[in-house]
Amino acid sequence: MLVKTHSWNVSPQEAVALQRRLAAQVITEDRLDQIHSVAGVDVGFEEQGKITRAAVVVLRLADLSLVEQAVARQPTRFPYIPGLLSFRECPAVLAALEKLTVMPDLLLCDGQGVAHPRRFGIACHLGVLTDLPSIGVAKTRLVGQHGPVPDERGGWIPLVDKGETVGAVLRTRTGVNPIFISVGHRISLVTALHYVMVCTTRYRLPETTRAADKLASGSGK
DNA sequence: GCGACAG
DNA sequence: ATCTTGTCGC
Repeated sequence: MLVKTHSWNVSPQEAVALQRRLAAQVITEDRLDQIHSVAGVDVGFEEQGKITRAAVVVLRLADLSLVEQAVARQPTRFPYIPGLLSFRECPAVLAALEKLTVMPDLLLCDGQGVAHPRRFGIACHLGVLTDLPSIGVAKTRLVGQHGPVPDERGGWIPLVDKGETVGAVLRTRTGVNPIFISVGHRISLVTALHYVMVCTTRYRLPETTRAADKLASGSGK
């Protein structure tokens, strides 16, 4: 699939300025068609972090069966800085997405969407550059506060930062730590929660994320 | 100045 | 994220 891009050869200061500019393009309401396929994206590292390995898996929403998958490896060229994760991981992820022969209808990204200091986490960045609806699925919090999360599967509570609801803390499995969901692009929070639940069957994380994680860290191709 | 801090 | 063995619990 074709994706837009911009220079990644930027300093942390320039990256912040770029986020502020691109954040204006994020759409936080539903602008999506019928969803038939969902892509999971994740990144792993090799050789002590020297190499970034991005993986993308496309699953059929109806039964979560595999449609296509792709991997891209590149030298790592940006450090991990909280708030600037996308500048470290996006280049490899975009390379993996370009290898796909089918365009997924929705993107589930490993990390935050608008639950970010400048409301532009990696899910927003990937959503804007691909122009695909996207959702941020994170295992831990970056910003925001929240009250107690309901114990039952499917229960959730708003994640609030500076007086603004930026996401939700969702219990995907009873008795298991919740995950942090936020809008990436072209989707509302409630719709995002719906699709995350549809993709989550018997584990804490969505099958899309789990499949992408295996591809990103495993030794396969 | 101190503490927090996606992956 | 990654480096790493066994261990606790359902």
